[in-house]
Amino acid sequence: MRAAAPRLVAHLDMDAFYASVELLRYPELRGLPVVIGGGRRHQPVETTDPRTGTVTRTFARLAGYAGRGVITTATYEARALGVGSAMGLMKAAQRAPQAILLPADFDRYRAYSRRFKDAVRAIAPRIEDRGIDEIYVDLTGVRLPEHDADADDDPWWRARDVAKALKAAVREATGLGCSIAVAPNKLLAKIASDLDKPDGLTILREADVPVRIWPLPARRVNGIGPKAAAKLAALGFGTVGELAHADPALLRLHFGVHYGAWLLEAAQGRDEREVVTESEPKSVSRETTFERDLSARHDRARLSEVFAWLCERVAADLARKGYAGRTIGVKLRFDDFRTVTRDTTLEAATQDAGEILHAARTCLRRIELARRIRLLGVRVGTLQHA
DNA sequence: TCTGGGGTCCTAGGACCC
DNA sequence: TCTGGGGTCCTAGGACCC
Repeated sequence: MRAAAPRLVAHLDMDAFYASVELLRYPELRGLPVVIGGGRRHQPVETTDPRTGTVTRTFARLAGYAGRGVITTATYEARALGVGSAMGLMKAAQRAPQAILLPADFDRYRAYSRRFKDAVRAIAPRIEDRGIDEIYVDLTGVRLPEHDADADDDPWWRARDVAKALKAAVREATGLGCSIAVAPNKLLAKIASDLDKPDGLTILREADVPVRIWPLPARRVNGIGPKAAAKLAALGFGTVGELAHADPALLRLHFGVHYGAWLLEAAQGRDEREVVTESEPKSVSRETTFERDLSARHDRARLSEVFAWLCERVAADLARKGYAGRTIGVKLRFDDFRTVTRDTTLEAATQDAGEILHAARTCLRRIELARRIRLLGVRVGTLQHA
């Protein structure tokens, strides 16, 4: 009798996804520091020599960028200059003025996203979407054609072969590289896929946790964000290993029963969550940050215009996806970065822009507009199929 | 020169109902 | 006169993730 097959979960993360997609169409940028972010304005400019027909592209540089954009993705060459995801472009321009700046082209990234996911699905059909550039893959029981169905070989070795095949299939389908880790669960696979980037392949067994996971900063655990990490640090828990040996009562005291218990489990590398192959959206929203903060009094016309436009876009998104929702909400961020939300629940679900606008207006009226407004957003939740 | 846009999940209090 | 629990829905805010 053979032993029960261990659960094998892979996490696949595309390397510098948006930037890598851009390098496919602008190969002349390979090897250069490139960042993706900001608005539509800094589109590359193409000029064609009328005599030779040669096309030359001129790219925007980070230097001189003025605005509120942030970096969504940076190439590894740009990261080496000290800039990276979520950094304001103004700050990035100080650090890496020579870096090339490209606007994001989400339609294009979504197309590549579909391609790499389809390529993975063809080999291992049980995948969980984790956004545009990463997925979990359940590799339990997955075999390649060359794997003998009867052979009692090591499932971990089979998983390594499958992971290699996935990487090859993704490259074949997209021309892009990715990093994959295989582990006993999602939590460990997620941490491990980051250990060997880019183009990585990591196999992490339970026995490897003390050596490979415990030395890492606690922040590397998916679910420990900046707030929790700072609190943990203040309690003397800097690494995952230190957290793994913490007193459960102390964690409960500072983080609550649920999160406290989870922190300990996570640090010990335990995670029973299944790979979820199907899910329904819970909400659809649109929001925008203004180039300059707007005054409720002086910029009333502009605000109304944007407000109606956001409602129309949300309605269009709902229609395209085939949903209607009952809960209509608004979100405001003021110049001091304070964020407030208001929502209201309708009798019946809607996907109509006019109805959404009407409900959103009633929400907006419940907010005191004493400060200038930085961001305005509209959301529809409690979705059902239209 | 601060800090995007699209999401999910959790908590907590109050209303309301049984 | 005083006093139950449990369950669900709604709303607001916040942490976190990609």
